[in-house]
Amino acid sequence: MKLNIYNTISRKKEIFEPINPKHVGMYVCGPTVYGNPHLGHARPAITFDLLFRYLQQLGYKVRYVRNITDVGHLENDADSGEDKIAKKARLEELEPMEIVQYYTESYHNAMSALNVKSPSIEPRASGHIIEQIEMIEKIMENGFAYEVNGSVYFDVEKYSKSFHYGKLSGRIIDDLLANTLDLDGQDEKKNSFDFALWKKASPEHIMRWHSKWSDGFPGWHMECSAMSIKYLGEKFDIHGGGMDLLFPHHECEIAQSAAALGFESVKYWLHNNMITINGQKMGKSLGNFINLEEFFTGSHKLLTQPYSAMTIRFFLLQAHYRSTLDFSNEALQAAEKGLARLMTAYGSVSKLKVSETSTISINLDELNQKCFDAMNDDLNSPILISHLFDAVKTINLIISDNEQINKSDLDKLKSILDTFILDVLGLVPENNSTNEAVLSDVINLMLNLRMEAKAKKDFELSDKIRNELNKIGVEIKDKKDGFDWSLKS
RNA sequence: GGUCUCUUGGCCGAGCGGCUAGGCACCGGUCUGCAAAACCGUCCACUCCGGUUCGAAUCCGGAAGAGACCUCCA
Repeated sequence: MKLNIYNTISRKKEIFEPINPKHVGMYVCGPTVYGNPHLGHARPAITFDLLFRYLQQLGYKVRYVRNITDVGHLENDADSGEDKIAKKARLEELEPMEIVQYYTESYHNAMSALNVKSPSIEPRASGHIIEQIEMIEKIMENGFAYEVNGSVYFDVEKYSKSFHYGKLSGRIIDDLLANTLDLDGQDEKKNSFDFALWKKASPEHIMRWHSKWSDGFPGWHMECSAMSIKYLGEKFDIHGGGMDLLFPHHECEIAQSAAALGFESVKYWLHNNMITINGQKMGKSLGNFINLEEFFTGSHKLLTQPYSAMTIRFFLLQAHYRSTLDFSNEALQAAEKGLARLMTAYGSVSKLKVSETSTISINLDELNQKCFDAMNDDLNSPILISHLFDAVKTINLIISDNEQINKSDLDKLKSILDTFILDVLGLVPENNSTNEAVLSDVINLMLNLRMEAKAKKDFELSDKIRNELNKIGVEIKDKKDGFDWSLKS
């Protein structure tokens, strides 16, 4: 079975065949860096991290481009629209680039905690203004854009005479016309569904660049078109992002690229579904999002406890990327326990007793194949995980002497788990602050027992505790009213 | 209003016409000085109403409920 992925544009699973054998180009819409990364950001990051890892596992050389949006993204499409980042800057009286720097770092930190691999290239919109302007010029030359008062708009009606506008999202132009009546501030545009390619900046607008039309900034969809083409070529394999970007963002990207190049750039469109909270989308605008940092520390009021980054990752991977996933403490706790069982078993593989013969009831070649089949079926990570739990069962049976395994099977087993748990799912054994806290508690417990022994004048026991701890590497300092300790370095 | 999607057991979540998904929780058992872990086993499903079929959670039609997009959002 070959890799099949669900292509949003055809609305069905298709066999994945890269344009250039062995090489894959993949572009994913990254964050707009004007706020702390939340659980919603983790979903596409982990979904496409999974795809990135799996493509590499299959032997492809992948160039993965994920942008940082640090300009554009108007508050609305009207003249009063202002740059989202500029707005936040004014509120906090910071330079826009200060905001960008801060939240980019915050995003990177969260991603690295989640063990999301860095993309091959992480271009910024602000660093590609020239490319965007050039592309707008091309679109104008081809007659699919018009200028009004220093702003440039995409002419959707004209475009739709030569191309199919709405093919990705299933939207029909006439319907759009009928349903965008109540938006105001559309006076510059020929049609309400036209969208900005270049926007003239108002005098107070901080982020602005020169162009032949005006001092202004690029429209919100331009960056992805310009940067994907720059780094992946005019035709590339995969474009991903959240489902909420399907319209208008991705639809407009298709139109821009086709208007500039004469053909479409993207072969496979992939979209991850949303995370819901009490059945509703978790989103910035709804104010019901939980920051990743809040998950790690448990500081949000909806959280009954902290959840580690790996728990979050596992939680997301236990659901298929195209399904909505509902957040709840119960579900997170279940994920935490399940992950612990998986990783405990994985950690004990290297300590398994090797026997002459294998009596294991599981067929390892079959298991390996099933794991690949699961991933090949549109990245079905929940199924993959269910197969890995079959391996967990086998490991535990060997530990409890109910089954035996020989050297070659053990190697096979280990290799399967390394491949799928570490490389593909990207789960890493956690040895974090929790462990340190436990260690500290354990040592204090030992020393308190020693205090009790001393009080009972059981010096034999108290000395034994001290000497043994010493041997392990714990230095003990007795004090008048208790004790102190440190780890020998 | 338009376009689209979803509705599975106590909870999460697979499933794409016939075969135990899986995880978590619960209950019973084995093991254990006790407990935990582990293992074995039990229980609990497919929103409703029609239809197609030898056979439907799975296909078709209808109803109800929920959600997404149509405006910045992953």
